Amino acid sequence: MGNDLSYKDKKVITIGVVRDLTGLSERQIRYYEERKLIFPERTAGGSRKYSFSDVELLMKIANKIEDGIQTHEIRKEMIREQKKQNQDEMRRKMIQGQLNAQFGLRKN
Amino acid sequence: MGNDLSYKDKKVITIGVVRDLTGLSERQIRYYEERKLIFPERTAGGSRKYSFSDVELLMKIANKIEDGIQTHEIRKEMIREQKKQNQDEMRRKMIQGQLNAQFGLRKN
DNA sequence: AAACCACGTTAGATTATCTTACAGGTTTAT
DNA sequence: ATAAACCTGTAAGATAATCTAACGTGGTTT
Repeated sequence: MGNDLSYKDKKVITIGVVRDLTGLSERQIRYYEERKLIFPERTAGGSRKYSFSDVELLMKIANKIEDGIQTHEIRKEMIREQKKQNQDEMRRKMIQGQLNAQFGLRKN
Repeated sequence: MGNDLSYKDKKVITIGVVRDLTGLSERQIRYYEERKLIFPERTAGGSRKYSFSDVELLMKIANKIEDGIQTHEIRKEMIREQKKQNQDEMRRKMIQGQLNAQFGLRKN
């Protein structure tokens, strides 16, 4: 069951590159973090590191902002989506568990 | 025919992160560039930017170095491999071309 | 012995990023 | 309609990250 945390999710991109990839200003990128829309990691020295997923997310955020949606609202939407995804995940695991109980499947 | 230049090949990683990902020293990473084994891009200001593919390649290089193979040799190997890959690619395209000529397939 | 290899290390300069703060035009709430 | 909150620009000063160039060195190779 390989959730490898693939390249797409590895936090390796500095803010300057994210700026270039997204067209956003560094100010904006940091602000969206302040509003809890995005969660970069940090280097030992304190520099932010983003993933490609983060970059994609930032572009979605930028679109919504352009549509006049506030960070506040965007955050709510994101939480809603996450909740739904977690539920789906749960259901999936539940069913898998039932199957394993019934038929005793091995884990590799 | 989507050669998207996917995430894996996008040059977005700074040398410090590459150092952390590979365990190599920055000196080594720059040296392998000097020996033409690796080809980072640059930011406007002159900082090197690597891709995940580059990171993988660097780890392969590191292994060969450990086995006592010289950069000189490694470079030759790499050129050999590339040549072969280009040939394969060519053949593939040739055959595709033949098929298109015979059966007139559309391109989308 | 001379030259080359694969680095380590240092120095100094430059680029990149960080936080904090103030400012200001817009939108939202009271 | 005033106040408050929103979103962003900009500036200052500090720190982190990267750059090039150079010297040194133990271990091969020629």
